[in-house]
Amino acid sequence: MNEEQVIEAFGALSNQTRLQVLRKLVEAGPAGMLAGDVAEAVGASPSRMSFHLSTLQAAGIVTSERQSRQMIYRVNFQAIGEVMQFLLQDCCKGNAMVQSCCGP
Amino acid sequence: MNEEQVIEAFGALSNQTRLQVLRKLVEAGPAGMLAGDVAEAVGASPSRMSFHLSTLQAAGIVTSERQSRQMIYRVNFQAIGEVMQFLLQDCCKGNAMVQSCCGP
DNA sequence: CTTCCATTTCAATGATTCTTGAAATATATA
DNA sequence: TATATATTTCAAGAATCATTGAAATGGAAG
Repeated sequence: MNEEQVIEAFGALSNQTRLQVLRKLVEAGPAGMLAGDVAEAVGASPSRMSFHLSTLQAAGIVTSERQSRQMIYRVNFQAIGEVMQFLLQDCCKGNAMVQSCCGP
Repeated sequence: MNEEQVIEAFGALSNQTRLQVLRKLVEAGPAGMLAGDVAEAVGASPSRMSFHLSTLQAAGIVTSERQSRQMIYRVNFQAIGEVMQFLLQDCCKGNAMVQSCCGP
């Protein structure tokens, strides 16, 4: 993951609606969620949800798969891990205070 | 650290100039850097640098201290750790794939 | 007290992002 | 083929963010 991708990911994460979406998809687990269900869960219109899901997908934070006429969205935990790794290692040079976010 | 603060922090991190600044301040360590030196190191005008440093400071990612007529800026590693912790724990429910960013 | 230096603030402008609702697309079913 | 459903795309407008250069501020030194 390069700087440009990480910047896009941070941009994707810096929005309340998209953070809500992320949490819903994390709850949903590997099964993922239909776009319409995410929209309903978050209280957003279809087109607004499509916009935010596209933003998350462009940033690599979620993936999508068509299932007949609906779309399944899933979290991409690996991408999120890579963003965190970039911030910790590349930006912060492995700083211990930052690293302590992952444990005691 | 609450969601609003985390969103502001992600917004602050989603910019190339500010990521460059962050890296310079990480290199500088606890001594920090003068605003003018950061500006020169990154190739930005004083007012542009002031804008970006203010953005980083508002997000808690850096701190500032006046030293006579100059300003010293320093990274706030703790805040960065807290942002990562929020993403890992609150958003991703401690997912192992995400957590693996911090180690093998 | 005046001048200089470092930084911030301000106003104007351009660029990007977000929201909204209508139209288009893709797929399923009658 | 016609119709219904789920989602995306599009265009317009509002809101936010970034850049620029000029002016203002805070502090040091002559």
